Amino acid sequence: MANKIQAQRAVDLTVNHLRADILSGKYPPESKLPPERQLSADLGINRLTLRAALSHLEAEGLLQPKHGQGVIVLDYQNSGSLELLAHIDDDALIEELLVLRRNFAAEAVALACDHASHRHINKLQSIANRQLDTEAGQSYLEGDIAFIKELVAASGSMTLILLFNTIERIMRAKPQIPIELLSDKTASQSSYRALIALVRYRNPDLARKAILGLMSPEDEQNLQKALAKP
Amino acid sequence: MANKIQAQRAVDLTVNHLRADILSGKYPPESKLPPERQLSADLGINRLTLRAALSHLEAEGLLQPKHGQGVIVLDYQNSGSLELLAHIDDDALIEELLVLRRNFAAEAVALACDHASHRHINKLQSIANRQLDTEAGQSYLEGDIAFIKELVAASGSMTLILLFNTIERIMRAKPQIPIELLSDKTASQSSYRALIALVRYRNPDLARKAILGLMSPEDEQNLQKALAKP
DNA sequence: ATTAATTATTGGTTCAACCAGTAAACCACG
DNA sequence: CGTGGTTTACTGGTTGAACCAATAATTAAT
Repeated sequence: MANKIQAQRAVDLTVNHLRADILSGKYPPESKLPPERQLSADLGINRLTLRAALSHLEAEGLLQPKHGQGVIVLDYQNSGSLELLAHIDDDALIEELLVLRRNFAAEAVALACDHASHRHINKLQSIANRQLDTEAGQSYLEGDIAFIKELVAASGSMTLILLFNTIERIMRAKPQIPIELLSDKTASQSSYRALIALVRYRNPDLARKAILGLMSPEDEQNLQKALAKP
Repeated sequence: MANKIQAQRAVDLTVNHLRADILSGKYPPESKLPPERQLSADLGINRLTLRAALSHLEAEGLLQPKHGQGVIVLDYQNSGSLELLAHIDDDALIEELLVLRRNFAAEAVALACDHASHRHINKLQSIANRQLDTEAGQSYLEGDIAFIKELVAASGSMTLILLFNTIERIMRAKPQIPIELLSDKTASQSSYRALIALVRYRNPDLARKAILGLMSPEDEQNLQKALAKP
């Protein structure tokens, strides 16, 4: 699964360079980038290579070229996409991401309660079992991701599928997070069991509350009942 | 606010053309795009223009060029970003989007309970009041968006800020949705009041449950208390 | 049969030139 | 003097041909 590290293209280097400059405020919102001819000269690349990079950053919602006027720098807080988080370094983001991930899981499980087939559930069980024999480390992390991907597939929601793709990329871009998750293998194991049990119990609202920590005492009892089942 | 409709560039036309072909399955996952030289000839554009479009689609997570081999078409269900929803036409998506929006709002309000300043709350109130005097239509929709943006700002979460940018773009790409939301101005007005009251009450869990519809009878009582306040 | 060199094909980059909008500078006219 | 149209000098958008670089299939040598 480990991809060969391919030497970065000039385009990629340029994209990262310009994105960093924009996020750092070197090119503030509403301002214009230097003209393409000058900027490409400054960066020591060809204008066409620069333009490929600009096209990439435009897709990220950071730039808006205007024919005849210049390339306008957009305010990423107004138009940046969620994918941008992969390139923003801020320790506060880590907790936010874990919250997002939890909300995401709650909705995925709730939908899976209504939509998951037996085949989906068996697949989830199979992945969880395989994880039992996998040592903590990179391959365990990959298994963890596979589990969530299967859970999302069981939800049948294209929205959640794509949202998790984005979350996955952000997580992979932040090495700190996976390590934390890996550190407690027994916790994730019991989490697998709980998630599968909640899907089997097929009670969406209970599942949501369980994951979001919004359960009342009576909810707790119901959950225990659900977990007791084989 | 209405932007002048600028004639689409060849790059944009190419991006939309290729994206549609990929999503329709004309270029299935794991397959390769035709060589750039051939594809650009087929599309009647220059190879460099095609490459700018490929750079854009690469940023969307749809393509992965491999030097010396070709441009591989990725499975958008495995690597497409949430932004892709703006380009997928499926009626089932509309309900999914509204669910995502609701979950999103729940988390935003919960965080705002802890983080919103009086200035934030006043701004929310001001926008809601202004909406009272605005007729249903495009400008009312813009006000609605402004309200949510302010709510997100009050949450203080960069993650939610960027996520809403993406949601906003998807919503704007689907004309069906805004019309539905517009159709009931009185409903959105009471929604504004409720959201502001929940933030003022500063009880994150209650706010979450209220918006997600997970309230118990006693929660209902608490909510009534919150709404009763001026 | 195996291995090393060759070749064809692919994406990556560069150069130079021109097209096409935009806005400011300019100038002619009233 | 001021008004309005024209020119001019920018800006991004597109093109063609050429070459570099990585890959995989082919071929030749052992």
